[in-house]
Amino acid sequence: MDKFRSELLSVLQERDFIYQCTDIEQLDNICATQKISGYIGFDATAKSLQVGNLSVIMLLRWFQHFGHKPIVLVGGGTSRLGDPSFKQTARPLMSLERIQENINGISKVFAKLLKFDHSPKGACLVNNADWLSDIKYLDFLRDFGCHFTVNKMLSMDCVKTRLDGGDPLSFIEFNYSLMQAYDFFHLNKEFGCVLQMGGADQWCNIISGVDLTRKLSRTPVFGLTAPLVTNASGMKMGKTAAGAVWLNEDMCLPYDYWQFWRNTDDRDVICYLKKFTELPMDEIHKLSLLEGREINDAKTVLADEATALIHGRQVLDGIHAAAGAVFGADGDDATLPSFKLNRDQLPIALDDLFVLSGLCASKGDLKRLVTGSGVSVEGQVVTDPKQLVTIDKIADKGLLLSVGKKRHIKVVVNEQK
RNA sequence: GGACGGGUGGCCGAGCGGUUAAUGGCAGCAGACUGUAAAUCUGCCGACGAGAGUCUACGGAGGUUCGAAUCCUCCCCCUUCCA
Repeated sequence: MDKFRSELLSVLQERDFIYQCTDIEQLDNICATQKISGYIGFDATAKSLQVGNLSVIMLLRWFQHFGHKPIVLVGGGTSRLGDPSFKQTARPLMSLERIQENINGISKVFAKLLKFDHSPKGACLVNNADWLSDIKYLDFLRDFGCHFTVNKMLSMDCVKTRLDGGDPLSFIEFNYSLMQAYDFFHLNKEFGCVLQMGGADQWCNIISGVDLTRKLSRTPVFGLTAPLVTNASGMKMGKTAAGAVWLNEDMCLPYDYWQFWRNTDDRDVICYLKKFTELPMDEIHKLSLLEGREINDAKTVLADEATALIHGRQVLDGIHAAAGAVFGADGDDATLPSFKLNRDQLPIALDDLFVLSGLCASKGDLKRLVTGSGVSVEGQVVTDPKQLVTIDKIADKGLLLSVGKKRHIKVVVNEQK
C-alpha cells in the first residue's frame, strides 16, 4: 500500500510508524471519512514511562492531531498480576497503592503530550482495573473463554517462542492476551473505540482483541502496530548505564534527557527525528543530507525538539549554555546537574565528594577511575583522590566534578544549613 | 506422581575437591583516536577499604573434609520424557 487517502495514515507511513495492520485499506477509508477513537495500553509497573514508550505515545499524538480521539489505557488491573516471568524469587505482587502511585506519575507525561478535555477529540485516560477487578471467573470463562481456542493461542508467535526452549510461560502470562482482548471489547462497547495500536511486540494481544470484539460487537475494528525502535547496534533504545531514560522530570533531569538525544548514533538520527519530533518532513530531509561532523547539527535539532516536547522549549537555553560550557569553549554551566554541600561538611576529601555527589558508586570505584585518568575537577585531571577540597575552592562559583567526558556535576555550597 | 538433565556474577556460559572473586563472550565504565558519532586499540569491571586486607557470592538448609561452586542428605525451582 503506497498511497493513503487519510492524512493520518499518510503521515504515519511517512514517519515509519506502521508495521502491521489488520486491514489497512479499510482503516484508511474510515480515517479519511470520519473521526474515530483508538487506544494504546501501558503497564503501570513504574512511576514514569520511559523513552522506549515514547514512540507509541507519539503515535497517539498524531492520532489526536488529525482529529481522532485517543484513549490511554493504563493497566492498573493487569499490573496487579505482577511480573509473572519466573525469576529466582517470586516477586511480590504490587500493592494497589503502589499501582495508583505509578498511574499518577504516568499521567503527568500524557498531560504534556495529549490534550485532555471533553471535546470530541479530547483524550481520556482509563484504568482497566475499573472493569477487570470485578470480573467473576465463571462468568468470564462462560462469556469470553469460548471465543478463544488453545490451539490458536499456542500457535501465536509470542507463545510459541516461549514454548520451544524459551523461558517458561506461566498461566498468568498465558491469560494476558485474554485480559487485553477483553479491554478492547470493553472500550469498544463503552467508548466506541475501533482501533488498538501498540508496539510490534503487542501484535498477538492486539489481534486477540480485534477478533473478540469483531465476534461480539459485530463492528469492524482494527489493530495497528508500530515497529519496535531499536538503535543502530540492535539494542532496545533508551537504555543507558543508569538504566532506562525516564520521561518524568524528577527521574531524569531535562539536561540529561537532552544529552541522551544529543548522543544518538549517527545512523539513528533521521529515524529518531521522524519518530520523536514533529519537525516537517522536508526539514528532516534537509537534515538527512548532512555528512560527517555536520550530523551533530541534526543531533542538536533532535535533542532540542525531543526535549521541548516534554520539558518545554524554555529549558533549552540553559541546556545549551551548560553543554557549551562543558563541551565547547564558552557557556554558563548553571544548568548542569548540581549537588548541594553544607558548609560544615568542608573541607572534604575528593573521594568522599565524588561518592556523595553520586558520580561514583564508591571510593574504590573512584580510585579505579583515577587510575585510568577518567576523573577531573574543573577540567584538571585528578591524580590524588585524597586531596582536600576547601571552601575557597568552591567559593561562589561552585566546583565542576567530571567523570569521563560526559558526566558532570556542579557542587555548590548550601548557605542555609 | 515417576525418570532424566539442569539452577554459577547484569545476561549467556565454562569450571566438577585446594594456584577460584571463579576461563570465555556480551553488556557496561574509563583512556587513546574523533565529531559529545561509529569502528578500532588499551585498561577497568562483586562490595567495602588509602593500603595490607576484610566481607559477601556459584538455587536453599544441613553434612563430610585441614579445605566445597565442585562430594553426601533433605528441600525448592526449571527443561524434556512417561503417567
